[in-house]
Amino acid sequence: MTAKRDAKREDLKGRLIEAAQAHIQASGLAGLRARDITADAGCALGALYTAFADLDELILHVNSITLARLGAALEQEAIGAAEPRAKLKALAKAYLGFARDNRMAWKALFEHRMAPGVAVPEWHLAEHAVLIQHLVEPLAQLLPARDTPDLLARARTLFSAVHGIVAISLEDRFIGLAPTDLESELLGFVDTMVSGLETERE
Amino acid sequence: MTAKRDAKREDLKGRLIEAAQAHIQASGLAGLRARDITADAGCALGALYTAFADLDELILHVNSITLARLGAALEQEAIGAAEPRAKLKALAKAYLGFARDNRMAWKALFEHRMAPGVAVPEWHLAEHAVLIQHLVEPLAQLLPARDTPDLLARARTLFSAVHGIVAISLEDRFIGLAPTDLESELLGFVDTMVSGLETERE
DNA sequence: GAGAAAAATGAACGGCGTTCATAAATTTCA
DNA sequence: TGAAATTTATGAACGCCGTTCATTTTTCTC
Repeated sequence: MTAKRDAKREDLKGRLIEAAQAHIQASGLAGLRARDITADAGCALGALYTAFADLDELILHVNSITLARLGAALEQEAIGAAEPRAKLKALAKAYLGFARDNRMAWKALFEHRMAPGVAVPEWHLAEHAVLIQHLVEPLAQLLPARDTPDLLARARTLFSAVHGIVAISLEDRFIGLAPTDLESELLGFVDTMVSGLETERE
Repeated sequence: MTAKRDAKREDLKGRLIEAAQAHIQASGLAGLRARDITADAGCALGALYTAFADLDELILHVNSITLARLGAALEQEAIGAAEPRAKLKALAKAYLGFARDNRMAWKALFEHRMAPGVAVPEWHLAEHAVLIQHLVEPLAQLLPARDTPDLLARARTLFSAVHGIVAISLEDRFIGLAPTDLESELLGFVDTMVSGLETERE
C-alpha cells in the first residue's frame, strides 16, 4: 500500500503548480523563482525537484492549465453564433478578452522557452490545438471547396494573425500611433479578413 | 585633447556590439553571456560596464542595428511595385525573408525584455517605426477615404498580423498541421486581406 | 616629465537553478 | 507490532550568472 506516498506527492505537485501560477499572475514568467515558489507551497527548496524534473517542467504544467482555461473560454463562443463571420469575430473577441484578463499567464504561453537543445514535449504541443480547432468549422463554411489540410493551414494562419495583433498591441512596442481601441481594431480586422475570404469563394 | 580616449571608447563599444551580435546570431539572446562577449571583444569583464550601463543597453544597440538592416531590406521593396497589392505582398515576402535569413537577430527584436520596472528608451521604440512606415502608403491607396491616424492604426494591425504569422510558423508551436509552405501561405493571407480591404472602399 | 584624472582590470559579491549528503518518514515483513 | 529497508524531504553547498569596486594602468594636463 503506497497510497499515502502517492497522495502526498500529488498534493505537493498541486501546491507547487498553484504557487507557480500565482507568482506568474503576479509578476510574470521572468520573476519566477524556485525559492519563492517552494516557500509559498510550504516545502523545502529541494522538494521541487522531487516533484518535477526542473522549473521548465513545472511551467509547462502551469501553461497546460492556462491552455485548458483558454480552451474553455473559446468553447463558449464556438457553440454560440452559427454564421461564420459572427463566430470568428466572437472567437477573436474572446481571445482578446482572455489575454487581457489573464495577461501574465497568457504571455507565459508564448514567452516560455525550453533549455537549449530540449524540445517541448509532444503532449504539451498537442494542447495548443485548442487555439485553432474552433476556427476550422467557420472557415470550412466560408471556403467549401478546400480540403482539410488546407483548412487547417488557413486556421493556423488566421490564429497567428489574430494572436500577433493582440500580442503587439498589449505590449505596446510602437509609439506615435493613435490610441485606437484594440477591440474594434481587432474585430475590424476579422471583418476585413472574412470579406476577403468571401471573394475567394467564387 | 581627449581624442585618444574618445576613440578608444568608441572602438570598445563597437567591438562589444559586434561580439554581442555574433553571439546572438550563433546562439540567440538566451545564450548571451557578458563573459563570452568581453572575451571575444578582447577586453576585461568590467570594461563592458564602462561602455554600457548593463547588458540590456548593449542588446538595445544590437537591436538598433538589426532594425536598420531590416529597414533597408523593406525600403528596397517599397520603392519597387506601384500597385498596393503587389507592394504589400513584396513587403511581406521581404519581412519573411529577413526573418529567415537573420532568425536569431530578428527573434531578439521581440524576445528581449528590459528589467522589471524600466521602460524601453524612447529613441529605441521610435526605431520600430520602420516596420510599419512603408505600409501606410499602399493602405492609403486602398482606402482613400481614411484619415492618417486611422491608416496608421491599420498599418500597425496589418504588420502585427504578418508578424504573428511569421513568428508562430518559424517557432513551430503547433503540431499535426500540413507541412504547408510558409511563403505561399503568407502571400495568400496578404492577398485575402487586400481583397477584403477593396470591398471596404465602396 | 611629474602630478592629476580617467579608464581598465579581474577578484569578489549576491542571487540564481540545481544537486547531494543527511535526516525524516514511510513501507515491508517477521 | 517493531525493527530493518526503502523512499522522500531537507537545506547547505555548488557552479554559473550579471554586476561592482578597490586597485592598477593608461591618458591627459601644464
